[in-house]
Amino acid sequence: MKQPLLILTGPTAVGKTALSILLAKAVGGEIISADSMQVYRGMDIGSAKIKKEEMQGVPHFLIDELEPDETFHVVKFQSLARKYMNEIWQRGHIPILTGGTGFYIQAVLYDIDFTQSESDGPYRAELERTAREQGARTLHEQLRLVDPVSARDIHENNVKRVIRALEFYKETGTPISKHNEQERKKESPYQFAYFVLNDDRERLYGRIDKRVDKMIEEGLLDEVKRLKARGFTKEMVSMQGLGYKEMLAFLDGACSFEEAVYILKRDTRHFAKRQLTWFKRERDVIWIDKGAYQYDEKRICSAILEELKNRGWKIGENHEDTVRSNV
RNA sequence: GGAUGGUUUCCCGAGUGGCCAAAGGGGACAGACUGUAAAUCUGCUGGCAACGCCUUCGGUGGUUCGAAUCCACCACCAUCCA
Repeated sequence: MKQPLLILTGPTAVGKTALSILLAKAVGGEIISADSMQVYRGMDIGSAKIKKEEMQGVPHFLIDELEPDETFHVVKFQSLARKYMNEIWQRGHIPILTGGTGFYIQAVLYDIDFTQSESDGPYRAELERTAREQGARTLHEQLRLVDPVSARDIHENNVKRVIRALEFYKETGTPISKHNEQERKKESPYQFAYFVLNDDRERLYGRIDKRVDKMIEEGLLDEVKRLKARGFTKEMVSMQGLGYKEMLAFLDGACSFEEAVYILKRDTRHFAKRQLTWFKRERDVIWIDKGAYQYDEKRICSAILEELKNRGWKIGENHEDTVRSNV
């Protein structure tokens, strides 16, 4: 029997966090954060991390697990998430994957296989140099020779993905396009329900602007100053997060504070749009329009529970029962 | 009251007689994504019955085969002189 897995996601600033707590309490869930920035310790304000008291006793995982100079990526996320899910099931609870990183969610939900290749530092460096010195097209030509399908699908300017495709081929001897094609066909090994919380674009953008203002008030700049003082630089994955790279640019004198804030708001809006694009093409997604529930968290939560019941999930008063019947 | 500079497509901004529905940037919108994903990258942006036609470059009128580009007047903005 498939293990249950709840997913609650949506674009940044829609209000996932508050809802996730309600939902966790309603179904006896524990939360695994699917967020590429909230894993980092010391990055609280900019990543809009949930506060201890907001958790209301609901266990959270993959929050504050790494130092900002550690690299984090899907593969790490996937293996850690898997580990935590197993533990949660063993406790007789339901894991709730919450967060805005669609790629991470996909990796766990469809159990995408990443194990075939190791990242090859020297080879990457060589490819990066080729791109830099001879141009993106030259690199893309190299890909065309070994993996014409990927060459067709990946734009030559997208150097990162061209490099990954070349690296994959070198490591495994098979084109990444072939691997991807197989992975795409996978069915999820879980009994899952994938909810995407959404709102009118205009409202969402308004919330983003407001949230950035609030982050500034709460001391985002100081937070970034502290991180900078500890030696964390813009080259690190963590410091490429929204809020961090902009404040760092200001601190390095690359732009004025006003410009930094403007760019942060704009790029956060762009990010939200990209998230939405991602969720739109994910299969088996259940969209929840906040407006349809008068922006009332409790109503949204009830609607989610209702939907779960319709799908045959047994959500009872007794959480232990709930899980047992699902398992 | 006078002098000069300006008014361009959602915004900024280039364009000084035909190759201009108008460079470039921004925003908006749409999309891709399978080991950096809060990353990286792409497309699109006057209208339409669309290899063509129509409307557009402050307004009106004029010069010209032809005007965003030249002329006249008007309106507004900016700076300077009264």
